[in-house]
Amino acid sequence: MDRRVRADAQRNIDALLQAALAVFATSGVDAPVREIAEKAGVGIGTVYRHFPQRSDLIAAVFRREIDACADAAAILADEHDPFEALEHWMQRYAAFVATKRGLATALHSGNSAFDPLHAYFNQRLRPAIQTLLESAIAVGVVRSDVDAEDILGAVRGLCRAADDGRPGQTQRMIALFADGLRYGTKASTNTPA
Amino acid sequence: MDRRVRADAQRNIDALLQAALAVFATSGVDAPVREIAEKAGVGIGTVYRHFPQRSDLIAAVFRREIDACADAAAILADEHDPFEALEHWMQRYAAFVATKRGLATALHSGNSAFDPLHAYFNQRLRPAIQTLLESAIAVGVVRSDVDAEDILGAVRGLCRAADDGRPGQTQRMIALFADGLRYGTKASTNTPA
DNA sequence: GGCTAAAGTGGAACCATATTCCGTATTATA
DNA sequence: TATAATACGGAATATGGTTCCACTTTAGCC
Repeated sequence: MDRRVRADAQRNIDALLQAALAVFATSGVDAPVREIAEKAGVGIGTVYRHFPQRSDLIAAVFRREIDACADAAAILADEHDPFEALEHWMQRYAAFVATKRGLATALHSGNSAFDPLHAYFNQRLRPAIQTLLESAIAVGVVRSDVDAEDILGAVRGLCRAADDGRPGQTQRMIALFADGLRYGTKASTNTPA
Repeated sequence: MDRRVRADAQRNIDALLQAALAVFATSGVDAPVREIAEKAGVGIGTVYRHFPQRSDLIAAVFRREIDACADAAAILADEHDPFEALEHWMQRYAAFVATKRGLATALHSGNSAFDPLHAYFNQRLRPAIQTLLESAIAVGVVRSDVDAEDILGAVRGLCRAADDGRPGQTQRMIALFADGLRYGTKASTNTPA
């Protein structure tokens, strides 16, 4: 018998994470554990076997979302040229921030169970954007006086600012900001987006 | 029969607010309602008669503290000269901020039951400091390029910054800041505090 | 394939809290 | 003092987290 989780257990873990993501989006992070268990089609006992505390489940969902966002960087880098990859990732990150509003509140709620997530957040996301940014700078399509931190902060800020009426406003603002990143480069004669 | 609350009811309300203040300070804002009821010497039913929801009790305590802090301004204005009144109130406000750390967290926890408190906070505290500030400026003991917002923000900031080891550090920093307020005025030849 | 131990499962039971309900007690007026 | 409006206490109910354990499934082994 090996150390890896049994196939059925892994199946349930996946179902739980998926269900939790959906339920959190619908009912917020305060949704009852029972509701998530039901949606995943498992018993409550199963939830607690894999996530001893409610906060562990929340953290796992968040961590998975962080991973997905970070992993998107490499994929975008493959599929697009450096500037497009960078901008697309910024939009991707904005989507992440927007969706995770509720989770972020939980993060800052003082529950120390979430402390490790803060570190994880930086550990995964900073390198992701940094690689994209460095590529774009190296090729000369983005100015060299910005760093990863600038971008993460700016996008978060743009997400927070205004989102009431006009749909897609955040997207447009991020696109504008991205254009600002290439202002003054040798490629700046391109048509602005 | 008049519309005013009965004497015994008022007595219980007062006892509850006082007990809640003490319990929140000791056990945090998440303390059980029962604990507060017990400390106040009343039944749980009584708590809920006056504060239909747990958050109503928290809000009432906070509001009362805001009032006390705001009301202190007029009293200080009576008892001291303009500059001293201003500085003393800043210290008073700092004490308020320090004590209410836990409540402030609750405030920002996303529970919309606390939204009105934000407005109340500004509505009461801004005028309080503004009056003191204007008096001090009018008499020429404080420079005229600062406003109420500056002071509220600065004190909050100073409270947050460092509080670990040295006791009274915040007080000293606020005193320093207050001295900065009178730097360059005609009264600036006074001995610095 | 059948056997067995380890791993996993469901959900009832338990605990802690918020909140409701209502019979009883108190208060304020006439 | 009588009595109607108010208020009181606390048992009962509702809700949600967490534990427990008898039962089931899986994976290695023959």
